[in-house]
Amino acid sequence: MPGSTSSHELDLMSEEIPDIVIGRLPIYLRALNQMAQMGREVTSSRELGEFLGISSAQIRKDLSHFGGFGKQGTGYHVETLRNKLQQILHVDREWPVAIVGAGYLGHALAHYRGFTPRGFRVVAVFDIDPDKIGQKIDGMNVMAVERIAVEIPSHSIQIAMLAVPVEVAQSLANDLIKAGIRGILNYAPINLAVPDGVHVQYIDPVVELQHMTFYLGG
Amino acid sequence: MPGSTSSHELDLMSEEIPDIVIGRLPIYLRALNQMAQMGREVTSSRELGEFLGISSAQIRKDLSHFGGFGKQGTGYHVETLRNKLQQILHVDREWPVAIVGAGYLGHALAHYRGFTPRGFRVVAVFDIDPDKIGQKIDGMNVMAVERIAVEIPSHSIQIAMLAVPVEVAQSLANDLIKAGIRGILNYAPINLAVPDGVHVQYIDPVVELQHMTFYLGG
DNA sequence: TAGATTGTTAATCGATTAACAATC
DNA sequence: TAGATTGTTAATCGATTAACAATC
Repeated sequence: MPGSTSSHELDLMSEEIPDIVIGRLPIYLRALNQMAQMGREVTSSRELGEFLGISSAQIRKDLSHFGGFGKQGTGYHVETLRNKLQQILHVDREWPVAIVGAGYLGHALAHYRGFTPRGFRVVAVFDIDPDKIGQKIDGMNVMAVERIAVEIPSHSIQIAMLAVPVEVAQSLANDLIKAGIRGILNYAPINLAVPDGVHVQYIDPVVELQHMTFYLGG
Repeated sequence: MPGSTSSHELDLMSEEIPDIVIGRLPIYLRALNQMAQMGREVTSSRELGEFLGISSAQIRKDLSHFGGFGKQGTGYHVETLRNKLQQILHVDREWPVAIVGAGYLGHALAHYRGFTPRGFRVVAVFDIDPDKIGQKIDGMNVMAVERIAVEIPSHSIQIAMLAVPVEVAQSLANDLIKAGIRGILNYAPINLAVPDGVHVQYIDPVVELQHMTFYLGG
């Protein structure tokens, strides 16, 4: 069918990059942050690989999806590669994020100083508990979850961290999505059902612990 | 070389199971917990797969590494499979764990009610700050990190959660390992160097957020 | 019985690694 | 220049999927 090739050409253009590669980029970026911290100006795929326990070939291959950032014989300029990765991951800016749940975990997230240096800023905290609403956390007022619908769009928040009991997680995720949230970092030990176009990442310490106990064994 | 086959036979016996498979088992277990909660008595690889966004073939293949737990035409008995997975992951018991770092995150972990139902119990909390030592968190006394060397072995603790600033993470990891810790759940945004036989899992919310922002885009 | 679903084998797909020409 | 390291291609390895006989 002549003419139908255009969509194929488009496919070639937009070069599907494997999600597993994307998942490693923040790890590379974190390692480069460490190296910059340590005062290293230049590194190589070999050095980075030893540092992370990854093969140097894999690092070069991963980066090659986005262009050539190194120099033969020398390696990579730490600061340059760091900037490139920040651009690729879209953290060359500051993303406003919301926290839902003002329990111990919500407090920990609200006070965490590690977000701003890496592209994120907590700008809103919501809770369901009337006793908590109006409380101040790290300078922010805890708001009622009913205000999600108005606050999320008005602050152009696209990302939320969900730190609530498992029983209410799905329902609040629904509210967030309705309000325009496109990315959810879910701390509740439950699989969320979300529509296409909404990205969910899961953090469940017990999953990680159980992964380890398999090897720690009997 | 006759006689050297025995080691090969041993290889066949101990059937190396891919780590990526092990990593999915806790997810299956979590889903089964949900189903049990919902009162479902029986499920199938198809149902479980739709629930998790995984192919049914993959679930059957993963489980087949450990035996046959289902029944043709019927599927899996939720409670039976749940028990089997708990045995495989060695969470058919309660693992004592230590928390290092009594900041906001340490507090959140100490108060988290999700550990005990899934195989873990926090039994010790350590901190470096003299002001925090002696404080009570969820009924436990915060101890000085100097006591790691004596408390870890005396309570037979094999797993620690590291919730300290990035600057001291490696040094405290070393102390933990010296004291006998074999598994570390590291919340500091740094790659830990550890000897063979010590298992590390990483939780870094920023890594997950940056994974999402790649797709949320420009 | 007819329908459903397992456990497993073989086919496919994709990711990792090895190797090396290019070149700093 | 000699040595080192990139970016990329081809080879290898491993993981996922498709398919189906067995059987509940």
